[in-house]
Amino acid sequence: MYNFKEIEKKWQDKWFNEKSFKAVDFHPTKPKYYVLYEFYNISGNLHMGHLKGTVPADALSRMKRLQGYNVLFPIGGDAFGLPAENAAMKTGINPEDFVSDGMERVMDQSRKLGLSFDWDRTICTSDPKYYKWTQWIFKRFFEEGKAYKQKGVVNFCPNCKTVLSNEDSQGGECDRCHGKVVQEERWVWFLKMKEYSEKLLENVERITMNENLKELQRNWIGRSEGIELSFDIVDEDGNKIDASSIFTTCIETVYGITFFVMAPEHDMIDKLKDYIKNYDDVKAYQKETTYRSELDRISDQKDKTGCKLDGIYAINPVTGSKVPIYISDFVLASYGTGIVMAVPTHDQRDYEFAQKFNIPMIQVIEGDVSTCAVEKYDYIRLNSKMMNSEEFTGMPVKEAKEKIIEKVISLGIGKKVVNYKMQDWSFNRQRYWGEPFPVVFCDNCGTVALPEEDLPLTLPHTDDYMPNDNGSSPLSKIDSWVNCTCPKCGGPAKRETDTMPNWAGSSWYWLRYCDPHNENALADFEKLKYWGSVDCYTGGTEHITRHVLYAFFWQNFLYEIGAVPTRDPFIRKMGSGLILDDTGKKMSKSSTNGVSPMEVIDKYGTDVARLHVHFLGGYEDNTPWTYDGITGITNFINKVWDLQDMIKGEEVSKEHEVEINKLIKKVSEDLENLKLNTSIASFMSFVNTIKKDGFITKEELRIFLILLNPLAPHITSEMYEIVFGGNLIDDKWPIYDESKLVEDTYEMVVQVNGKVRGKITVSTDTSDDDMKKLAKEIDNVKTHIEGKEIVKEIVVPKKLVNIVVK
RNA sequence: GCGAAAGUGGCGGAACUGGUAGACGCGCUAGACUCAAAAUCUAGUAUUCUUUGAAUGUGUGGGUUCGAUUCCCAUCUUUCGCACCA
Repeated sequence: MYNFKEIEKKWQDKWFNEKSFKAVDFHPTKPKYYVLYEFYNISGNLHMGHLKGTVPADALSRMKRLQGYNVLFPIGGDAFGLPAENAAMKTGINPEDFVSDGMERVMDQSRKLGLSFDWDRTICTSDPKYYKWTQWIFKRFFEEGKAYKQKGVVNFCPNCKTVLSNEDSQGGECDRCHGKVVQEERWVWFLKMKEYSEKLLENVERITMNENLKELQRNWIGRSEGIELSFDIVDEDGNKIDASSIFTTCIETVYGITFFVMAPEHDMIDKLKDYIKNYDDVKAYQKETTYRSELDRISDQKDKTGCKLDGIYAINPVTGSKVPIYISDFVLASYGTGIVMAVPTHDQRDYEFAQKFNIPMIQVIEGDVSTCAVEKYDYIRLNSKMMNSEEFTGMPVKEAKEKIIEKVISLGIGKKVVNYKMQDWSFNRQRYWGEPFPVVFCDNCGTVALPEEDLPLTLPHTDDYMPNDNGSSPLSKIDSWVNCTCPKCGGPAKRETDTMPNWAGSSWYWLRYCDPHNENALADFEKLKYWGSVDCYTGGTEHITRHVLYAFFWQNFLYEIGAVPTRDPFIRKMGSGLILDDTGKKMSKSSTNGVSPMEVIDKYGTDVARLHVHFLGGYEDNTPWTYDGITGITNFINKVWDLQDMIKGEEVSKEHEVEINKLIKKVSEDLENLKLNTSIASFMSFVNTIKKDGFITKEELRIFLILLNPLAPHITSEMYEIVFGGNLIDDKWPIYDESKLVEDTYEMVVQVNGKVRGKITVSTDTSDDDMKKLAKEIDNVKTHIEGKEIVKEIVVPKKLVNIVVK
C-alpha cells in the first residue's frame, strides 16, 4: 500500500529546498516556455477552484520541462483592492498583516498541491517593490496624456463606499458586494482605453482562445460602423443658432426623422439655455434621471420618459424639415455623439417614445408599422422597398443605403465613422488599500507626477482605514501624508488621496515575473525579450473579459513607449471551468458546503486529489464536486504502486509495444491541450492491460512513470527513485514511434445498409478487394444480403466495409 | 430582447477531419475470499423483444448521406454573458 503522507511530504520538501523548478534567464541551450496561472486573490485559503485551475498548468509545465524546455511557471498574489480589504475589515486585522499572512498561507498550500512554481519569482501587488512599477506605469500614462482627471457621473457603490468602473458594475450591481450601484458625480481619473479599441480587437483576433470568450470581448469593445450626420439647430423662426451631429447605423431611414433625442446630461443644453423656454422643466428632468441608478433605468426601460426642449429645433439635413428635440435617458451621453435621430417607424425605442409624446411618424421602408416599428433586422433580411424617400423611393433598402451614404458624403453633411461601446477606464477608488497615485496637486503647477526617484510613493500605515461615509478616501484623514511639496516648484501641494483599483496590479504582472527583483525598470528589456509572450495563460473565466482587455491595453501602451518588446501579452489563453457545489452554484470559501482541497489532500493525498478533480470533467467545463468515484482513483494509484512488483524484462516488450506508444501519443497531446480527464482514462486502460498480462518491463515502467509524472508527481518520483535510482525530473519525455502505433491486425466492421452486421479480425495489410470478399463470408452478413441486389460497396481502409443492397 | 455555449445510460463523462455510440470511472447485480462485514479480486451492466438474433436509441421534428452524437433547417430546454450602444 502506498503511504502518501510520508512520500508526498518528502518530495514537496525536496523540490522546494533544491529549487527544482527554477527558471533560468537566457538558458544557453533550452528553448523557453512560459506558463502562467492567474494571480491568487489574497483574501483567504485556496479553494477547490484552485485545485482545478492550477493542476493543468502545473502538468503542462512539468511535461514541458521533461521535453527539454526552460519553463517559467511563476506565482504571485493580488493583494491590493476590495477583496483583501473587505476580508481584512471583516476579521479586524490590518490589511497589511492580513495580506502577509495570507500570502504565506496560500504559498504553503500551493506546495501541498505539489505545484512546481519557481518560488524565487513570487511577487505580491501590495509590496512596495512591486507597486513602485505599477505607479511608474501610471506616471507614464499621465505623462503621455493618457490619464486624465475629470468630473463625471460615475458608478458608485454605497455599500463599498467607492467609485466603480463600468466593468465592475455590470448590470447595475457591484461586482464585489452585489449591492445596487448608484450614479454620482465625482472627480474621476480615467485611462484612455477607448482610443485603444481597435488595437484591443486586433489582440483578440491574434490570441488563441475559445471563440465564445473572444465573442464576449468583441461585444464588450462593441465596434459599430455607421454614419455621423451633421445637422443645424434653429430657433422658433428657423434662424440657425448652432450645429451638431448624430451617429447612426441606419442612415437608410434618414427621410423618416420626426424628432431628435439628446442625452439629459448633454453639454448642448447649458450652451443653449437662453433659447430653451422651459429650462426649469429641463433642469428638473436632468436631476431626476442623472442620479437614477443603473438598475432603475434598466427596469423601467419599457416606460419611456423625456422632456421636450421648447424653443429649439433640429433641421433634417436631407429634407430640410424642422423637427423637435427632446432629452431622454434612453440616450447615453457616452456613446456616439450623445444625440440620436429618431425614426419611430423603424426603431422600436423611437416608436414607443413617439407614441408617448404624440409625435408624428413617417414610414420610409415598406412593412406593417401599425403596432410596432419595422426594424433593421426585418427590413434588411427581406430587402424591403423604400418609400417616402424622394429619389430613393421604390429602391430596395440595401441598394438605397449605399446610395444615401454616397449622397450625404458628397453633400458634405455625413461621414463614415466607427464607434465603440467600450469607455475609458475609471481608475480611482475611495479606499485605503490600494496603490497611491504618484501625483500631487499644486496651486501653481497643477497636477504634477512625482519624479521616478521618489517612487514608490508608499501607502502610509494606519489603523483608521475604514471607508468614509461621505465617500472620501481614508487617506484624506492623514494630513502629514496629504500635505507635501510640489516636486516642480517646491511650493505646497497635496497628494491624491484616492487609490488605484484592484485591477491595476494585475494588468502587467506577467512582465514582472520575467525579472521580479529589478529595481531600475519594471523588468529588464532583454529578459522580457527572452521570455516573450506567455505561451499558455490559465485561470478562471470569471473576470476574463475585463482582465484580458486591461492586460491588452497596458501591454499595448508599454509597447508604444518602448518598455516592452511585444504588443501581445499572451499567445494562448485557456479558461478553466468552475467547481460547483451540490446546489449547482460556484463552490467558494463563502459557500457553506464548500469542501476545502486541503481536506481532500489530508484524507486521500495530493496525487489522488489532483487526479480526482480532473477526472470529474473537462478543463473548461463546470463540474459539480463529489467524493463519489474517488475510490476509483485510489484504486488506480494503488495499482500503479503495485507495478513495481510486476517488473519482468528490460526493454519494451512486443506485447506492449503498441499500447505504450499509443499512450505516449495520447498523453503528450492531451496535456498540451489540458485535457487531463481523457489522459487519466488512458492511463487506467494501460494499467488494466498490464494487470491482465501480469507483467511490465523496466523500460515500460520508466516511460509510464514519466508520462504520469505531470499529473501525479509524488508517487511517480518515488517509484522512479526506488526502481531506477535517480530523480525523475532529470529524465526525458518519451517520444513515440509512429510505426509502432499500428497493430498487425484490426477488427474490421461489416455493415449492411449502414447497420453493423458483423465483425472480423483481419490483418492490417488486407486489400480493399479482400476486405469486401471477407465481409461477404460472414454468416450474419450473408443472411442480410441473400437474394438482394448489391448496389454499392463502400470500403473505409483499416476500418469497415458497408454493403448497400436493394 | 440580443449574443454565445450546451443537451449522450442510474451518475460523472468519452467518441479524431461524418465511419463499431456509451471509452474510463462511479454505482448496481452476481460470484470468490471472510464466521461476518469492510476492503480487494472476477464476471456482467443503454432499453425492449419472440434473446446464438433483432428492433429502438445521443432533447424534439424534419433534411443531406451508403452511413449522422458529428453537417443543414426548424423547435424546446438549460446555463452563461450583454442589456435602451442609436
